[in-house]
Amino acid sequence: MLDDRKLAVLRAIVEDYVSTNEPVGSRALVDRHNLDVSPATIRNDMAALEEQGFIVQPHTSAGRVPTEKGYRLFVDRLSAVRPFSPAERRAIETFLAGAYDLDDVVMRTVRLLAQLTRQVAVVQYPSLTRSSVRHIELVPLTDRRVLLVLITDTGRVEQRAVDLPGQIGEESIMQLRAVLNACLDGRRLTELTAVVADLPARVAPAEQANAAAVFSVILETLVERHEERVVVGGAANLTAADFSRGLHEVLEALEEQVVLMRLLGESGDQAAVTVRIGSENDVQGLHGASLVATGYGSGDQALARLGVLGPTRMDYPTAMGAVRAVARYVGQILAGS
Amino acid sequence: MLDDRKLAVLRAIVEDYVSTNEPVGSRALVDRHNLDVSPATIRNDMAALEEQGFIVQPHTSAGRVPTEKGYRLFVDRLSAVRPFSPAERRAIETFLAGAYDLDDVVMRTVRLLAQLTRQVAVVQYPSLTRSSVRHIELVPLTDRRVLLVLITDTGRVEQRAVDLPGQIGEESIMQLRAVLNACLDGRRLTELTAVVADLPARVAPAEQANAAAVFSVILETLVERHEERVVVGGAANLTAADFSRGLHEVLEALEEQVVLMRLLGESGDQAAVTVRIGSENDVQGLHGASLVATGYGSGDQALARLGVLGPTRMDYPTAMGAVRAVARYVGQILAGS
DNA sequence: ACTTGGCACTCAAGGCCGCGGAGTGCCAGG
DNA sequence: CCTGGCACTCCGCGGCCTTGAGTGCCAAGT
Repeated sequence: MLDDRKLAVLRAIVEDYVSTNEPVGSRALVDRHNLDVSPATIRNDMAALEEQGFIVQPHTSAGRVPTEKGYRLFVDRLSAVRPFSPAERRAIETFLAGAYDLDDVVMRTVRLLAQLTRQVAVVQYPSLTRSSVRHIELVPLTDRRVLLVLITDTGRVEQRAVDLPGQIGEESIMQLRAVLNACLDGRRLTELTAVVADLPARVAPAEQANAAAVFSVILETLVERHEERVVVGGAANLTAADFSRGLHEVLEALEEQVVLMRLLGESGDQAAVTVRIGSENDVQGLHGASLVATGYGSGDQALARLGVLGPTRMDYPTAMGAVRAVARYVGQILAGS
Repeated sequence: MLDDRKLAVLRAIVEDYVSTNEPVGSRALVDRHNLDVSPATIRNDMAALEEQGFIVQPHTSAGRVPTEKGYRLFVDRLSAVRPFSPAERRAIETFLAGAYDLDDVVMRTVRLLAQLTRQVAVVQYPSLTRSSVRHIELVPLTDRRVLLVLITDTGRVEQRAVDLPGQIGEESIMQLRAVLNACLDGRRLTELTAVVADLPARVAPAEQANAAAVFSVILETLVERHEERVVVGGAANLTAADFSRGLHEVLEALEEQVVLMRLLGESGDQAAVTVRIGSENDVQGLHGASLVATGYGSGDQALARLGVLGPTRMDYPTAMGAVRAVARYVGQILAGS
C-alpha cells in the first residue's frame, strides 16, 4: 500500500515543510530532492498519502502539509536520529563540565538544549526517589522552629522550616540530629517511610512531640510530596515558531510545574528518546506542540527526564540527537560528582 | 503654561488609553469623563499638550497617545497609588502566609504579583550581603571532595561542591567544621572577608591546603560572586500586552539573570516605589517596557527588590499599589520566620 | 481672553475587484 | 505504471473607492 517511493515522498515533504514552513508542492519536491520521476507521478503518490491521512492540503490548490499521523510515521520509520559531530560533542561536554553545582548543571543543561535545538528546553531536577540520604542537618531558627536540611548523595539539598508543637533547646536538637543521622544516613529515600516509623522509639519521651513533627515533615516533604522541579529555558524561541495565537496558552502551561510534570511524566521506556506529537500529549494547552524527551541518570537508572518542546513542525532528527547527546553527558557529569 | 484642566485632560488620556489601548479623541474624552466643556476646547488643550511633548498622534486624524514624557508626568503628579481594600490585603496576607520555605515565599510572591497586576512579575532573592551566617555544614562526597552548605538567618541555603587539593578524612572534616562554625556563626556575610583571613591560624598545619580551598570557596561563592537570583513569573501576560514584534527580545531579556539584575538594580531610594518608563531603563531589549519596583526587607533595611514589568501603557496606579502592598507583606513574612 | 460650533481636510481601515501564479486532478497516450 | 497536457481552483496581492473618526482653524459668542 505504501511503496518505497511514497515513503520517500512523505519524508521529503516533512523535511521541506519543516525547513521552509510552507506547504510543499509536487514541482518543488522533484527539484529539491533528486527523485527522477515527473511531478505528475508525485501527485499521484501525494493523493494516496492524503487518502491515508498522512498529509493534507490547507486549501485546494495549495501544497501539502504533514498531519500528525504523517509526523508520527516520519519519526518512527523514516528518520534517523541526527548524530552529533565529535566537535559538537566536545563542545557539549566542556560546557557542562564547567558546572560546580547541581543547580548549575541543571541551568547549563537547559540553556544548552535550548540553544542546540532552538526550541524550548525542559529539564526535570534529578529525582529524590532513587537517591539516598547523605546527611541531615537541623538548625534552630527560633525556640519553636527549626530548619531541616537534607543532603542527598546526588548533591541535592532540600530544605524546609518546621514549626514545632513545643519549645526545643539546643541539646535536644543535637540529640535529635544524632538520631536522625544515625538511622537515616545512606538510606534510600524510598526506604524512609519504613525507617522513620521506627524512630520514635529512639527518642526521649519528653521530646516525642517535637520529634514527631520533624519526622512527619521529612516524610511529607521529601518522600510523598517529592516536588520534582522542572526548569524551563529558551521560551524566547516560541516566537519564531508560529504558535501565533496559541502562544499565550503555551506560555501559561510552561509556568505550571504540575503541567510540566504531567507532560514529562507520561512515557514508558525511560532510557529511549520518546516523541509525543501534537495531540498525543493530552496536556492542557499543549496540543499543537510536540515533545522530544528522554530519561537521564548517573548510572543506568534514569533519575529524571529532560527534553525539548516545539511546534509539531519541528526538526525531529536534530532534536532527538540533541536530547540524546545532552542526556548522556549530563548523566556522566552527575555520575562523576 | 499647564493649567489644571490641561493636566486633567492628560490624566484622562492616559487612563483611557491604558484601558482601551486605542488612541483617544476629543469627543470620547468629554463623554467618558465629565469635563463640562466642548470637544473643541479639549482639542486646543490637546494641541498644547502635544506641543510640549506629552502626547502624540500616531497619524494625522487619529486620537492622541501619551508619550513617555506624558506617562512620566502622570505617575509623578497626576496619579495616586491605588490602595488595596482590606479584603484584598487579607487575601494577599493569607496567600503569602501559607509559605513554608524561603523558596516558597519567593515563588508565591511572584505568582501573586503577576496575578494582581496581570503583568510580568520579577522578584529578586533576598540578598546575602545583609544577612548573617546561621550554620555551616561540610559533607564528604568523595575523599577529595566535600559539599559546603551555608545556612543564613534569612533561611536561605547556599551550597557548593569543593574540590580539594589532597585527601581528607572524616575527623579532619569534623575539625574543620568545628572551626568554621566557631568563627563564622552569627557573622554578617559582609564581615566574612576579614574573618576568614584569620582562619588558617586555627587549623592544623597538615590540613592547611584543604582548608584553604574551602575558605576560598566560601569567599568566592558566597561573598564576592553573590549570585542574587531573580525569579520571573507571568510571562504569559506578555501576549496580552501588545509588544507584538518586540516580544522575542523581551522574552530573551527575561531569561538573562544579568539583565534582570541590571534592570532591578538601577535605582536610588530602596524603600520607595520607583517607576522606570520605556527608554528610561537602558537595559538591552527592554525599551518599550516599564518597570515598577521597590525594595523589600524584613526590617527597615531593604534585602532585595521586586517589581512588575509591562508595556509602557500599563496601569501604573494599580501596579504601584500591588508592588507596595506585596513588598510590605513579604517583608513581614520574612521578619516573622 | 476663553469657549464654542461649524467646516474643510486628512488618512487608516475595510470592502471589492481583477489578476497572476502556484498547485491540483484527471485523462489519454507512451 | 509513468508522463505530458490541460482545465480548474483559489490564495495573495495590489489598486480603488468609500466611510468615518478625528483634527485644525476660524469666526462668532460670552
